[in-house]
Amino acid sequence: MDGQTDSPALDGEEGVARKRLPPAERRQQIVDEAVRFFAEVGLEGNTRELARRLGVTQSLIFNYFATKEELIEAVYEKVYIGRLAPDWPERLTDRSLPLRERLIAFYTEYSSLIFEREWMRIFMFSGLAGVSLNQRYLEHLGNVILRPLLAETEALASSDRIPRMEDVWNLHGGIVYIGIRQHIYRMPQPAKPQDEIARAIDKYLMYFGINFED
Amino acid sequence: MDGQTDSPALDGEEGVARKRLPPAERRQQIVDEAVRFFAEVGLEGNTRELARRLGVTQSLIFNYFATKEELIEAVYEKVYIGRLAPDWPERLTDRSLPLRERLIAFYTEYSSLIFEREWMRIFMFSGLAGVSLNQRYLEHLGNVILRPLLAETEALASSDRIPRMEDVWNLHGGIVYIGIRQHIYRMPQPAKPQDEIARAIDKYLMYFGINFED
DNA sequence: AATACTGTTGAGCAGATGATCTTTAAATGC
DNA sequence: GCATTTAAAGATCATCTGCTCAACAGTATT
Repeated sequence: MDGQTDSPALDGEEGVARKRLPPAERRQQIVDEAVRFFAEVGLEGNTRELARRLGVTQSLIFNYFATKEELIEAVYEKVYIGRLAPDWPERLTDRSLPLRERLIAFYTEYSSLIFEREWMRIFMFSGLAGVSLNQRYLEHLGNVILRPLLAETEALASSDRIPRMEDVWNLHGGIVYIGIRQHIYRMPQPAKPQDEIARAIDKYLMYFGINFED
Repeated sequence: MDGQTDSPALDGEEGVARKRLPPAERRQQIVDEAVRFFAEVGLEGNTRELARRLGVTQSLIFNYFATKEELIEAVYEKVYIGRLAPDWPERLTDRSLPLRERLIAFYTEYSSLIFEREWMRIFMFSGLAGVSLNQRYLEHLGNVILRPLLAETEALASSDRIPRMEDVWNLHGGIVYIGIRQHIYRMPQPAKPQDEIARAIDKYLMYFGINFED
């Protein structure tokens, strides 16, 4: 290879600053691009291509992250953090509102956070890789959101069917699958995802004989 | 590196035949192991490790497949083929049986085919990689299974809710998500997946006011 | 304007990886 | 028993990839 150097791709794609950013800013810039990049190509994406997209040299990345693994950790942190708002458990159990309303509010908000290509794909990549953060997230979700939700369902159920955790997971899975189809399998998005969420919720409530006004 | 050679790992793991298999047999052996291997580590798994698991040299793989890409194609073929039995469309539309029975029969059979670690993971890996086979599979599933299923639902629906394709995808997604949780996220498997499938189906039918005996 | 500081580059190493090619040896036919 | 065929091994190449380090150059301070 003739003098192939990792020069910073004097691009033209980004007319922005070229050199000498404050470390904190540069670091964040790298993480931001890494999220996009790894979400697109997977966590094995190479650092040279990432550097090219940033318009910097590959070695610069290693000034901010000792290893690629450390960069990936930073990506996880950025992507996983704040995905589960801490006030949902109490809002989901606020019985002054009908359960349907609470559910719709939660899943409207939650889906706007997770039906996002970068999150969906990095979550799936890390899941396949067996990253423990992924499992911990799901356990947390189960304990903090779905379990209380089961309790709410039990409190209102009027049919003779006893709600189980698996029923809540089924509700959840059916909704999440909308995002999976769209962002992992790249199928067309439903016209009004909100409507589909509402229908999934109604289906769930109806199964346990819960009146929509409760 | 000192004489590091890709010797066939005189293992002891498999007491089986060591050398000179008929080409067809060897080829199949390689594909079989490649399915397991790639399902575990992803499609970027390297050929040396694969060869090590097979107890052969790495170069042997390239006697049977010109490129790694060609091997992956063979893996796809093996995994995707026969995953959708051709007689399901007619069995799903056989109105001499109650719809619930048909749905349960279908999803019992279908889930036994797809709730399998290798299939689930390779399907997800190829989906993330944007392999067209994946999208074609889902389109096919939509056209050949889910669309007829929508027609059956419409024919029996007694509530004022009009069934849509999205409702069928929601049913489907909720069921498939059981396998995703288990094989992609490695969460514990539900005690009786069959029961969960039946409940998901009942929830679906009930939403459209379909009597379970119809 | 000279100096010190430090963000960034450029060159390159070591090991990994897909792929090639020559050599070895097991099976088959005579 | 010998020759032929060909599956498999062994060696090696070219390239890729994470990572290191010395040299360079923008910026701020005096």
